[in-house]
Amino acid sequence: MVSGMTESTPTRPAGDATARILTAAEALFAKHGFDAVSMNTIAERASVSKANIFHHFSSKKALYLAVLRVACRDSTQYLQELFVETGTLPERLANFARKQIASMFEHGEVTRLILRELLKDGERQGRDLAEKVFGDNFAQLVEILRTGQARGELRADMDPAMIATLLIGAMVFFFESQEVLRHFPDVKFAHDPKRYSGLVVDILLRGILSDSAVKNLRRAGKNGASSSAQHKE
Amino acid sequence: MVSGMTESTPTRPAGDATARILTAAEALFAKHGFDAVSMNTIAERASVSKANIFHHFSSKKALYLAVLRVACRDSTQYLQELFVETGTLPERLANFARKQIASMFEHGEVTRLILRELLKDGERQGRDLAEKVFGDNFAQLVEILRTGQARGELRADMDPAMIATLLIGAMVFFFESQEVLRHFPDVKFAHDPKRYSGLVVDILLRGILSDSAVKNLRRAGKNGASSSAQHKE
DNA sequence: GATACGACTGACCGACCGGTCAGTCAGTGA
DNA sequence: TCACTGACTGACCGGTCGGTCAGTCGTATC
Repeated sequence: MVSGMTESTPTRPAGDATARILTAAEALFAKHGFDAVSMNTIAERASVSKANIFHHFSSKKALYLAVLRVACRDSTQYLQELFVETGTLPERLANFARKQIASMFEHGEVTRLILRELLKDGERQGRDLAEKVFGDNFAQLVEILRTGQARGELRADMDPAMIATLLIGAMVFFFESQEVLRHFPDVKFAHDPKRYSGLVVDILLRGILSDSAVKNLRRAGKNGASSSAQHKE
Repeated sequence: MVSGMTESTPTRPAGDATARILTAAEALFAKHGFDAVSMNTIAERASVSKANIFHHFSSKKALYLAVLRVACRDSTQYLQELFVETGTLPERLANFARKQIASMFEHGEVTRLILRELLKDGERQGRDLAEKVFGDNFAQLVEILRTGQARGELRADMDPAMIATLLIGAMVFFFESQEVLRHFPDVKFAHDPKRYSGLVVDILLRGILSDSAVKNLRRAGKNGASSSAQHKE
């Protein structure tokens, strides 16, 4: 069966069975997770016999790792595409956030796959791959913030890694829980990732307090460090 | 099935088999997910025959739902415990964040179980339970913010739901990715949820920009609305 | 003592799991 | 022409899955 025969290659289907297997497996693993997907299901979706999968991949886990490796490679590429920016810190942050969240949604399956791997315990090999991608992303954002700090745009007492965590976390959380947020009547931005990313950056930049409240806050905590959290344990 | 009778039963180990099953299942489901846990494993861990589990719960899915129901009940209770607060908006936010993240780590299994259910697609019944808990939490925080806004502490143009999403997202993300963050050399707060929550609230309140950068920002975007994201697409 | 009942178990079921294997078949090079 | 190769398949493997069932045991009721 198969014999897709797209073009150019004479007799061999060229529509590489391996590629079809990887595509099918990526979609299924991303949606349901490793354990909930059977080799039979993958074979069916890829229009390939189950035995053929084992001809190309030595085991189910090996297939999963291959899928993950492709996803991480793609993801790294997307990441590189969204860099090369200049401008003020606010501009760069807004750009980063907007492009980042757009990329996450655009490549939803890849994102879900990597996040799934990142946020579970155990399994050295897979975690390391996902961690690499995530780490690159994180480092890029930290670099933007460090530059802004050197230029005096970012408050000197701010930890760039802290802000990066907050910003990336806000976007990852939005991606993960968009469906849930949609059900909350108070939430009006659930359908619009771009608007969400803009609002997040806006809050980060300006803070949420009114001018008068800021004055009170400064009067209360004269020491320049953290102003919150001075409560008895 | 399931006789209530938690105590006073004389000879029967009182250590209710049902309770043991639920405890074992909760731990396993939280750690590995529904599909990766077999009834045999649960039975072994609970020191009970597999058939006995089916005597108390009609199916694996029913057991899972029961576990989830208990987790949600507990979680709602924890939530109630951490309310009853007065004070300024900064104080209330810092308190909420600190207690919330502490509660998440303290009841890690329950948290993981609910998040796992919340962030996956499909499965009406389970999602609804988790969504209820999450929604209550969300609503509580929105209420705090609304009160602050009415008092003039919170900037008038800020959307409380937006801030609530950002704050809860920051905490959920930290909980989920603590292990990963620990591996990043730039991150110094990964081991200290309390400090992290304090820093997050601090950023929310004050913003991240230096005073001079704030002035530039205000000059650039005279309209009171969002100051970021005015770039060509 | 007879009876009834709920908690509990070991043996068992069909279905399906990941994985193997012998063999088919088209293309290739000598 | 023919040996060889690699992609590919259907049939099959042992094992585990969720789930069932006949039956044992301890206790409560009459």
